[in-house]
Amino acid sequence: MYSQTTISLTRGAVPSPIGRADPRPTLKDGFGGQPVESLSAGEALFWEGDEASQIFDLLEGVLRVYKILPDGRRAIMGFVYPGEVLGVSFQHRSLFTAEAVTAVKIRRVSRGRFLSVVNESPDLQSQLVTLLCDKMSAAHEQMLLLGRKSAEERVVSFLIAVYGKCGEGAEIELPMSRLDMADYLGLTMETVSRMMTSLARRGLIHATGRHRIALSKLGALRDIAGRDQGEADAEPAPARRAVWPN
Amino acid sequence: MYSQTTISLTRGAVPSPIGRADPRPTLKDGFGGQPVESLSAGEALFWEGDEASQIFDLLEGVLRVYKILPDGRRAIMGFVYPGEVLGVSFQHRSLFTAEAVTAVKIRRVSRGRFLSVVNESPDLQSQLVTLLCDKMSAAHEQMLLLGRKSAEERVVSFLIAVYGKCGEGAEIELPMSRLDMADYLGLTMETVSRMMTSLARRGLIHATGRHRIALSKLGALRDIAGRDQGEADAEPAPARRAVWPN
DNA sequence: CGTCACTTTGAAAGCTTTCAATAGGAGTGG
DNA sequence: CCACTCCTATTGAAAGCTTTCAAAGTGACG
Repeated sequence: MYSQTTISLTRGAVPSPIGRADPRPTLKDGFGGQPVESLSAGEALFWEGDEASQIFDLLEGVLRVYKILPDGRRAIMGFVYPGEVLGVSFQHRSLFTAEAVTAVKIRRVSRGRFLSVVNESPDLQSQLVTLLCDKMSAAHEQMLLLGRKSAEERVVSFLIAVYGKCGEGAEIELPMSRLDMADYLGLTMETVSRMMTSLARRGLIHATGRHRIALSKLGALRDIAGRDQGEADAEPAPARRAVWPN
Repeated sequence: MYSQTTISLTRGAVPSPIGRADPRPTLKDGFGGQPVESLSAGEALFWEGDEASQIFDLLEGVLRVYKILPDGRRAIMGFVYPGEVLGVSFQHRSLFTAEAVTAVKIRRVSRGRFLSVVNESPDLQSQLVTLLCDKMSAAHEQMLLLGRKSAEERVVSFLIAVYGKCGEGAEIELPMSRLDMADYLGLTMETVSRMMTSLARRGLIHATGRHRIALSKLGALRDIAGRDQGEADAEPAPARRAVWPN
């Protein structure tokens, strides 16, 4: 069962014990022994509306998950990076389509097996809740971006978010196309391109490859993004009076 | 512990047994005996970044939950209606501010107590996961709306969503202001107003009060909204060819 | 019945999109 | 190894939808 104390103890990535082989169970344990499958760029892993009977562990590559409107407009809900688990938040139908952006390696297990493994350990149950909460937080952050940020702010926010996920030095890799970025940010690919050009012209970023850019002025970029951006929560929340109304 | 079979068994609202007093536990059980508190319109229940140590049960009224950018732009993440539970998806900090749109009555319990009650029953654990998944689904739907729908589509989608939650006959109540709607839909209050006027002029809706409107032509409205809109999933997912690109 | 806040309406401005053309890279084949 | 082709990205110009700024209208409340 849940340990009622664990919920608030962990946040974000699972902290790893120091120094030796990790004795702590992780959500990946359920995938042990499952065969590794490969998808090449563009292939779909599952479609929106499919019966959601499986859960996936992404080992390599990047996935995009999206929804489509009847007339073809596409909204990418997110990109999935190695180490992430996909499909946990489905009930019985997939909420979106998942497609390989790059060549991808995955493992899959049935929902039943995954959950039975999770049930073995209060620690894993807590991690599962943490995972769901983190995804919820990311979704809310994206709603803020889509609802209230300008094109430039959206692009910069995206760059910084990618940097937070897998930045190396000051550089990030953007394996997805401009169209993918656009569909994720609620823009057109032309607008994304223009914003990137503009940022480069101002020296805030610098293209070091077609899909590789350096964030030359991280501070300025963070200012533009205008918000936490999934990075370490710098300062503790400002003190606020507890005004219990009424 | 989790029952590995329950996850996929329930979806959406908890189905109630027929005919007699409900013997099935619900997530509200944890609130039993807690005093009812009142907030008047405009008062805040908690702020973004507050320590998230409590969970709330909304008995009456409507809440808005929102985030604010440093320069004051506001994005409403959602409205909370009676019967809903708030705060479940927080880890240790609140992800948003919650404020009363109307006069509101709530009960609160500590996260610890809530979780210990949930832990008593596999059924409740399953309901908790269901709750989180449903919220995730709603968040994704909103991301689609914000990223890819036009102003008119957004407004109509909202009206239909409200209708789905608490429509009576063909009428719905919109207790929130136009500005609230705008901040929820990623628009300005003027645009929301214009869209409502336009819909009324075309006979699709009809104002029966300042904050009460009738959806005169639901079918046409659904067409405009262009998507499921949280209502009953009409048809099963369409068959899809597996076209492997590349 | 007056005041205040919210809503509606109008007109102009602005940001993003649309449409179109050019440029750039990657992969292929000679 | 270079030429060719195709696809993606960039750039330009005009159009469009939504926003902004402003003013008038409407309803709630004291």
